[in-house]
Amino acid sequence: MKEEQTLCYSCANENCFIRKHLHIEQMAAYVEKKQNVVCKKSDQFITEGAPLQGLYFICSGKVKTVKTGINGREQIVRLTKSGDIVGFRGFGTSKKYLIGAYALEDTVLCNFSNETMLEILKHVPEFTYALMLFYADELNKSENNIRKIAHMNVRERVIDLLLYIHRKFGQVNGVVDIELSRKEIADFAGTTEEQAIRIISSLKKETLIKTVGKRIGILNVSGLRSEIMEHKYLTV
DNA sequence: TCATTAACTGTCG
DNA sequence: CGACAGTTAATGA
Repeated sequence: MKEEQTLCYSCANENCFIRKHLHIEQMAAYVEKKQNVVCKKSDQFITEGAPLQGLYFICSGKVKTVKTGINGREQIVRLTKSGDIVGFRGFGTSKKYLIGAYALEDTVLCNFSNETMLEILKHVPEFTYALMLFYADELNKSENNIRKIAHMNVRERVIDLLLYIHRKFGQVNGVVDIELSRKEIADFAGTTEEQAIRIISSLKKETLIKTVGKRIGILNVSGLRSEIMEHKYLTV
């Protein structure tokens, strides 16, 4: 994990929250203050229990954020890709931010300190408003997640995850464009690695999905979706 | 070649 | 459904 500086104005990431507001003159001064963090695969750049140093915007790559339970089991809270924001829950408070974040592949992050963020929020209302909409949307998703965990069984949660990564990361050459270990799938679905493996292999037998190494390809989206239809809400 | 890791299977409580 | 034991295949020092 090292730090260097790249310029927002030459950035290729069209989805970036910062980049969308670059046309506003006031942004220029703040954009110069960001720090770039370059992570290799499986590097941890946010430690559970450590105070947060501002907001991270994913420039390129993919990231998982996790919470560790008492028995040492991890719960994956979110999966994020370029253009997404990491660390927004702990922003603005002096409290410890009890979440960890790991790079799932080589990724580049843009880190804005708490001070810089505060300045932007105070002086660039367009940005502040957009961020507020983002928070509202995230809150909505997280409420859906609560219902999901409460009402879905393990098989349904794994299916839900598969549909989610299929929609969010897309499929390349017939497999979903994100590399998750079976353990990580289990951590997201709130189960153990063995259970996740079993469900994956039975879905494979039913030709709803296929596997290529650790990669997973979705063969029958509507077939999978019909299994969790009664829960209406899908992971967004 | 040996050691390590991850995917997978069987079985029990 | 979770926990544990054990097998297999791939990878790499």
